Amino acid sequence: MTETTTPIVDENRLIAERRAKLHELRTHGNAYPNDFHPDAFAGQLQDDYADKEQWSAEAIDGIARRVRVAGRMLAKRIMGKAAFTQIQDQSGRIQLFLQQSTLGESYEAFKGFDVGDILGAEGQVMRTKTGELSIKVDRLRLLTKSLRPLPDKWHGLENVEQRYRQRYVDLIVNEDSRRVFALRSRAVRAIRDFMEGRGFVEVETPMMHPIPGGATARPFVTHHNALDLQMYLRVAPELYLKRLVVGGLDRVFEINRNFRNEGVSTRHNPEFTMLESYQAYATFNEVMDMTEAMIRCAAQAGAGTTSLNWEGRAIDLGPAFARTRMDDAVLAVNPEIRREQLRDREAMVAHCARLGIHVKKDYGWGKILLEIFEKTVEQNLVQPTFITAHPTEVSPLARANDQDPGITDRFELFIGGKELANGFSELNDPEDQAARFLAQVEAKDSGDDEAMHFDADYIRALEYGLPPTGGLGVGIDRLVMLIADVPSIRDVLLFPYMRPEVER
RNA sequence: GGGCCGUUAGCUCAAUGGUAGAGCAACGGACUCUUAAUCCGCAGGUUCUAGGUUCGAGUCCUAGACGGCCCA
Repeated sequence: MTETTTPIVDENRLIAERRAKLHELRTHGNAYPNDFHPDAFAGQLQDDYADKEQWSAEAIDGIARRVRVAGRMLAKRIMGKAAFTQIQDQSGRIQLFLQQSTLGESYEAFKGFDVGDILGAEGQVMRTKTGELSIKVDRLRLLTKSLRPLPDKWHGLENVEQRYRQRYVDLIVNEDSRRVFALRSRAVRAIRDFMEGRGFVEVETPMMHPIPGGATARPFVTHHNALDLQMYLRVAPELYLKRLVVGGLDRVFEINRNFRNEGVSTRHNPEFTMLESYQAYATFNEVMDMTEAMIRCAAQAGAGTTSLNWEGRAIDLGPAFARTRMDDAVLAVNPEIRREQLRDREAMVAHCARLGIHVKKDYGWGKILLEIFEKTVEQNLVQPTFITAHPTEVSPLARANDQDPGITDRFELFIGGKELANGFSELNDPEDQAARFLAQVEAKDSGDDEAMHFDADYIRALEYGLPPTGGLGVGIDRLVMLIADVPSIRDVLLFPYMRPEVER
């Protein structure tokens, strides 16, 4: 299959001028050299000489340190026979001081460089009269010509559509965007270290599933040509990870993408990143303890603190997280509902009518309780709160509570009104699991396209024996949103889903 | 899927239905310690698209595209 894409034809005068310079460069040898090798980074240099007392201009001159740096030119200030420019590499920015007297021909060439060009410079570290750390350059080269002008140096790129579509431009000019993705990287790294420190092994399980499972969600459908097979992008890795626990990987985790064929919003992207972990011989209570510690650890690594500010509200991850049963949480904010009505479907349907909740005829009391919870409680859970004791009806993979089989040994963690994590004591009774799969298949047959399929191999695995296991899922994107204090999931995804760009 | 809002120069934004402008960037010039450099000069437009109303539309109407926010 051949796919042709046409170049984006918005050639304007600014681009034409730069293209002409490129063509001129081509006449003087290779316009795209790759033989310049920097030996220093801007951020490291700034750190090395951050102490202005110790590293006065004279002190820096005294050590006569020579460096080679490379980066994108972001500012250009020419004052006749001398000039300042600022370059940015991955670590930060540093100013270059250029003089015609030392650079000669290269200085004339520099006058033709454009903001956005990528330069390589060699020279001696210095401090200017105004105290700015700089490099007094004696060799300067253009490494890559930039044909397209960068956005306004002061306002940057504010057009959100362009920031998401052209993340490369966003990253060049918007400091805050770089901050968020650096924070994300640190937080994810910390979670990996946290898990490995507790004896968990990281694995990668299939992204393409012959039978979608592990969550109630609509899958994306794809097709394997050679095998002529319908396949599904995974909605969750859960069933594969539990097969691994059957196989003896007692502590296992995966951080990877899931795909759900649902709407797009500030909280939902069709593909998103989940951490899932499974720990044999643990119950949901121990998993809750671990989750709490992990969230703190990620915040500390990402934001440097567990006292967060989100959407203007203070959120403190320091104190022990609240733990509340779902029924208690619902009763607390719905005084009209009496405790003895909670499992009385007829009474609860009446409450739903008052609350404006549409009840479908196959909803049992459990599903109705969940609906009321989502409508009346969820958005109020700003401080970290574990909600426990979810009805069995809405928890097809969780172990039923020993004393009360109507509910499960399960929890969900809410912070800032959003669900961040979900965990439970896993259902490891193969006969119970088979029965629940059958119930899901019935729901699917009666039109619920989020319901699960029957996964016979998974049942077979359980028949070999899944040890009692505690499982966990954490929405990494939402966690990063919280830690980075950004309002939209698109701000924590390098390339969020966007409709195809239209040609004009 | 529904509601509201937005789309104007490379970027950030103006413009009672009556000649589409500014700042930055660019271009030409001056300037050897600037840092949103400064000063002088000059240029830059499919006003998202397609229709419609009007003597006249960036502006009003209809449909559509893309985006944002809220809701489902």
